[in-house]
Amino acid sequence: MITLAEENYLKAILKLYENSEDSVSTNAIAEELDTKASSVTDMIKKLTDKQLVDYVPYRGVSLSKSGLKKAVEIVRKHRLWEVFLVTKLQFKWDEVHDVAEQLEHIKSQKLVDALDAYLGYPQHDPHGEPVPNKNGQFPKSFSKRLSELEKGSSGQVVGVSQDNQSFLQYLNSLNITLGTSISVIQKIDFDDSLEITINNKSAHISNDVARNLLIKQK
Amino acid sequence: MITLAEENYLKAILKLYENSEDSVSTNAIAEELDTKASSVTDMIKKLTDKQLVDYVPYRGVSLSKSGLKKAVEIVRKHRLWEVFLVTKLQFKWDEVHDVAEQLEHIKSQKLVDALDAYLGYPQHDPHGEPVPNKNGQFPKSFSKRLSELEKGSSGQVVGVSQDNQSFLQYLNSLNITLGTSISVIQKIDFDDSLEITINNKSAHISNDVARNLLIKQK
DNA sequence: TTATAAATTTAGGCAAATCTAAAAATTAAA
DNA sequence: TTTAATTTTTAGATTTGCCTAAATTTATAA
Repeated sequence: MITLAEENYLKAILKLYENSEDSVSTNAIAEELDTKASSVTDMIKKLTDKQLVDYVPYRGVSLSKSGLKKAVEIVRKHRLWEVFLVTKLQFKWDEVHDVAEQLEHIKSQKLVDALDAYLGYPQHDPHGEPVPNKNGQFPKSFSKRLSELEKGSSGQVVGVSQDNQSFLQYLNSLNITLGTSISVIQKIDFDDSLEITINNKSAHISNDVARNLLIKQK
Repeated sequence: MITLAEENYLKAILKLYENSEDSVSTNAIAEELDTKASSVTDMIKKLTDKQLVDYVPYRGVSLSKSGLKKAVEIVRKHRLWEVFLVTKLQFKWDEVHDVAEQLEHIKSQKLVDALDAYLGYPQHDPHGEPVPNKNGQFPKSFSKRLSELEKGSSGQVVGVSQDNQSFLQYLNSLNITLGTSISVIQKIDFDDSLEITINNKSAHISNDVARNLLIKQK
């Protein structure tokens, strides 16, 4: 049986994976989970014993085949529950994260399948993030990070790659939501921040924000 | 913060309460939770420190005001989730218990309220058990236990007071479900078992079963 | 290339929740 | 009412997941 803490570690490793390819460092996991590096080392050993991760001391950790499967299942559950909360229970997109964080650990294959069907097999969660299907496959995406767009190009927001409340509330304050049109006016070399227009109103955003906005170009 | 284990203890004490009035014994809790008496003593001390129960060593334990409130909230969540599973996700009444057992521990007042509204403020769960409202009040019930009915009297099944799978599956095999008509033909003094008719077909059931069937008389 | 800084692991401990075995208190029975 | 049986509690361990502090390894920079 896989424990709650173990599930959270697998999810964290998967998340860090997406940014930085190959293997993930102890410190990165510690920061992601807001814990200490020594605790991470402890847990990595347990996950290694269970063959959920591959681990070389001092060299970082990566998900094994079964660990990846587990992690994707958790992401699937998290995102399906987010869809449920927004489409059925009228939650706002910045209110779902903490609850979904709990619901994702409910263990019942029947429940996940029934929920998926009930929601109409959604491909994206309320933040535009892809929902992996029953076989763990993610729907294909044609979006780019806003930070990767060239000066002068434009597109629509189709997702964010972070769903914590403070980030989403900042987006709300900028009037950015799914579907919002954004154009890149200027890229500032110094700090990689961007001068953009949001529905034709100009604004300035950091690279940190731009990196977490997914854009589909026209 | 109240832990998962603590919540399960409060729920168990509430359940034992319903049968046997006043205070609940260490052994009864141990049996209900399938654990050892010494573990129960340990936990009771923790619950006492948190003022969730009143405890006199060797004399048993009872829920404090705040403990009762907590316990009723958990029952409320358990039963609302059961309604959700059956009415929205097409679960059968004997398939919901284990999943609801997990879902009842999700912490979000907003979620409970929204779920309650979404389900149309149900008064009973799929087993006919009462759903306490937001203020912790149970809807009034006019049912009796089948074991309390006199010889010759009859009525309809409006609920069961246990929702474990093996009990419900046994009822399925007897063709007993909510709404089924039952008449008491004979009461056997020796073991308090009952000779009954179920939709006019005769059957013999133990007192243990009869005690957990809630009947509304015509 | 060697010293220093940074990252990682080890060692030793702690709190929660459980257990077994033994002691103490209560209840039942002779 | 004294003994025996039962119930409950205490004592001492164990496992999980985390911590701090110290040691070790790897990376960086003079």
